[in-house]
Amino acid sequence: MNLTDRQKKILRAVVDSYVATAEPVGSKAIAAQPDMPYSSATIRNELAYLTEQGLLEQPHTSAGRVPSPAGYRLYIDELMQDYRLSRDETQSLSQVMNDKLEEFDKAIAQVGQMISSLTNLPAYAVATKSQAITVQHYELIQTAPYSFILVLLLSTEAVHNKLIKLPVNADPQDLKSLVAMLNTSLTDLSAREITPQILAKLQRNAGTASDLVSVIVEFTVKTLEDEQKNEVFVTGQTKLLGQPEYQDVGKAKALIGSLDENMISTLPVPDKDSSVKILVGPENVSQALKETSVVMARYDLGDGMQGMIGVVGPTRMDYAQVAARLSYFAEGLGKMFSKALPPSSQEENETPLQED
Amino acid sequence: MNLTDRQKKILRAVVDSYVATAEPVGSKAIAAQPDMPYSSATIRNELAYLTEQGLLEQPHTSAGRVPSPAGYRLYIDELMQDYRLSRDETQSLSQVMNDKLEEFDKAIAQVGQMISSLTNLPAYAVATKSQAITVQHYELIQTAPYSFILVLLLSTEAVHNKLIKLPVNADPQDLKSLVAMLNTSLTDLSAREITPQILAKLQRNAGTASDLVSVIVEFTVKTLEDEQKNEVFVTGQTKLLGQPEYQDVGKAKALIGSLDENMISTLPVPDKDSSVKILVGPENVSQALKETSVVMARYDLGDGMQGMIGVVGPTRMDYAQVAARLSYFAEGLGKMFSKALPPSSQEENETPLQED
DNA sequence: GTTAGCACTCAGAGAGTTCGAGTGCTAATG
DNA sequence: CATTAGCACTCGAACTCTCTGAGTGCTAAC
Repeated sequence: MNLTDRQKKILRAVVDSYVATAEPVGSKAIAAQPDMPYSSATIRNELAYLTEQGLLEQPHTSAGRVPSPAGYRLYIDELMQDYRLSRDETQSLSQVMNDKLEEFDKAIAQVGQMISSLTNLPAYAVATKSQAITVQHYELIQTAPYSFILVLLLSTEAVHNKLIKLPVNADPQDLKSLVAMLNTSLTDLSAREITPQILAKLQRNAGTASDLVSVIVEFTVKTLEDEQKNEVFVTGQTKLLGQPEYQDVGKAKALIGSLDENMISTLPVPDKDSSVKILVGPENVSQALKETSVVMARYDLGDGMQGMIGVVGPTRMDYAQVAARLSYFAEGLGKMFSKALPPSSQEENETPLQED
Repeated sequence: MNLTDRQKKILRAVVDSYVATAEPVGSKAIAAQPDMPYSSATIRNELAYLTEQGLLEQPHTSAGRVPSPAGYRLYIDELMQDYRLSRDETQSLSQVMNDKLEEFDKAIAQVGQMISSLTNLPAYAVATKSQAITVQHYELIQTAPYSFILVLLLSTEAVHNKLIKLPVNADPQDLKSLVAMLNTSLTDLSAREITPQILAKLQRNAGTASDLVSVIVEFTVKTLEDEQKNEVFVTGQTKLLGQPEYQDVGKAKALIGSLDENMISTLPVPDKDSSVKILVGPENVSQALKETSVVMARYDLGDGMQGMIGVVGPTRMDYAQVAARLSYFAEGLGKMFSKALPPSSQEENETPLQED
């Protein structure tokens, strides 16, 4: 399908106007735009052609035109103008990032919220841990009789702990050797590698501290399993209510209801090279999203950690703006967390958008 | 205002029917109910009287009756039948409670979600810490050169930690004495009691570990401040979309939008003695809730920890059911967390509802 | 190739109509 | 005297009908 420049220009005008107003666009309205030196009649002819090509649709005979999914697709692939992030946007991103540096999961959740409030659309964020997570270091502290604190340093550099209250009167020497045992036998093992045999062996050698062993091992396994899970955050579902296409409560409810973690985890992962992936309406596999577009970006943190952030909204969406923001956030995340930079001061926070 | 038994019975019938159907209730519909030995004409007379008394309202002349806020109030105070929790409900509560025993904040949030999904209404949960929170015990672990784990045991029995990576080459002896100092000088102090003077003194005496001091103190203050904050969780806002009174997107959006943490924290705290407090429509102070009812319950954990859980919904609400569930959850929370029972196996989980 | 002009289409808004659930009142009833 | 049957009346909801105007496609002129 080869379009003339004029046709492209008109298609772009239709998409831009429809995205802005949510009203079908008529030939007169296009002709009235600045930098549009054609009469409404000419434009009508071109509109007819674009409709014939399946790029535009007519809700009914005497209405204006609306972009079809194919139209959006062409717009996204060829016509979309780059959107430049404003200073405010770049600033508030850097701020969120710095505030919560230490806790990765919270940062991810916050970025989701941020994107949602910037775009006024529901957003999601996924953190994937492809690498096996293990314990790197154990520590056991006795704070009072019968009161212990167990501390785990994980391979992700997260630290977990548990307060253990048990009527155990362990010999300090036994505690010391227990910790040593833990650090030799239980480190660098993933949750599934911790077998009953290992547990039994530990217990046998723990002397007066043996009652602690099962609690410790159980907590270790639980922690590793929890951390290994891919976490999914979805926020801002109610933002949909602000969109004209969801003025019908039934529709809104149906989509919001299905926008949960299960739904999100069925979404495809964008390729490594392309920064942003857009799925328009029927391009979505999930039935619930057939009239909905998803814009998603991938971030890579190295070391087996990666994830996606994305936005869900009506097909009529400012793709350029949303894509720019997502891509900025994804890059920011990558930079911030790329495997344990010590919390250094950030230097660059320039807009990383390439120009056309 | 003194009502005859018959009038009370009819009022109750109106409320029950309206709560169930959301449709104005006519005299015929009431007469058709079982255990209602009056003709529609008689009922019409009584309805007229109840309307005159301000307990019922008519949307328009030829419609049935709808309870007024005063009607709901009387119903709640005098006519409401006790609602018995089902086995399923009590079971699923016990389950949530057990799953997340250790982490109080998460449990609170989960209980909120649970209530929301049981009642199909938005729910909120607040955790209040009236007592000053302090650190009870410090521990500092060196896991590698330049890598330390700081562990804090708080007065609430929560344990917090932080991974510190600093190019400090501290003498083991200095580390040891630093920890000792922390445990004597920084324990039992609330966030605001930690003064610059204390920080300075610590730093002076820390020897080769002095670079660590400021990081540790900063983290301590931040942690204490964070923990001291009253946490508010709101969930299930979109449940409103299922209610017929919020089929209008504008209304739904307005209420959902104002249902945030700020709004929740303006709600009154139920008295200590009464287990459940109900505010009907205009009884609410907040303008946004004037056409909305709030059912709330208080839980007490002893030791300066208490809080509220509550449900927000249309004035047409099954008050009996919602109140029963809330009260059950509140009691359960109290029992579970009442100041550090060691994670014992729960014994009783009977419905704690008194009969009339 | 472009544009002015014109007949045609059709969703949406508004006016008018019908329908029926529900009411209040009156008179009959046990 | 409380209760009930009967009846005229009310009025919102739903439905139909008409009108309006934005927008179209086509044709003929430029």
